[in-house]
Amino acid sequence: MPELPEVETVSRSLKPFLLNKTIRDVNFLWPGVTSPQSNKEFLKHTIGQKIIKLSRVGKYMFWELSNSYQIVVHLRMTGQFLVDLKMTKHLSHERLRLKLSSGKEVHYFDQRKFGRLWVTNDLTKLKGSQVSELGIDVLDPKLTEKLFIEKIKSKRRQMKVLLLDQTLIAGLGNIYVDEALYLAKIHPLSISTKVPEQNLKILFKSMKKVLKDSLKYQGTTFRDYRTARGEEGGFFARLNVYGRKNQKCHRCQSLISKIKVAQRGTHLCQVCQKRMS
DNA sequence: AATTGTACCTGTCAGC
DNA sequence: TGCTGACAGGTACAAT
Repeated sequence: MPELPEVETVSRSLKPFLLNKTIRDVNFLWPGVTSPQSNKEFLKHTIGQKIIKLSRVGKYMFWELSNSYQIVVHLRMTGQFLVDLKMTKHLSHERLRLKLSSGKEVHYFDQRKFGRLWVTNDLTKLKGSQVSELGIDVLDPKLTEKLFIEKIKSKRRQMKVLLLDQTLIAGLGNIYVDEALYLAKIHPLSISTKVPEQNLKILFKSMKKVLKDSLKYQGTTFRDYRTARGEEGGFFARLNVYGRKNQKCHRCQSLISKIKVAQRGTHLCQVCQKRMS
């Protein structure tokens, strides 16, 4: 589910409920939610602590606590937060509940149980996550065009595989990689070192554009994803390739294909997107 | 060191 | 209708 625009939307929608609130209690409805960390360790560093800052890098959320620890959250495929349970649909998959000093509760749901919440005061020692290896966030202003091109050229790999590698740049997932490559007219199987700089410059702009546009619509919902207020993201109808197999390309009217790249379903226009290998 | 395969889970949907 | 297998937005870790 959640890639950069969705995680950013969740983080923003949680902010008014979490910022400057103290964690009074944590309930584990599925103990594995902190794995491989124990529930006990999670409690030890979170109970009684105030949440003083919320941030995000790539698909990770970070909630800084007043004791210099931070809660690290990854939603993986189906994780979601809800602060208002009018949406009763997901009640059977609740995995964790935070009780706050405001009197409100924040509920964490996760159908597939891949998502995690951890607590740490040293990201490099966090077990169960390679968060300390995380690359620069796609929307970080420090990711300049020049740096992006350097990073792409540093490894000889298929373009889609490279863009999905969170240790290189962080935030793109299966949907937005396909969308960005479509906008830049680059075939996902193109080899990174063979793509001319001119095309990489266009890709750099395309990548940022699709993420920012999606963010305006609070991300893409095609199934589970919701904001913390239970709203759907509105970007689905604006996708060019993802989920549009056998529908017409918006540029050339030929039919969108679906292929496999690195075991992932991959959508593209075989006519518009040029393979460079 | 870098790349690939598999595991983690539950639910849905296409095809028979 | 019911069964089976493939697939789903992600990543960690073992195997090669």
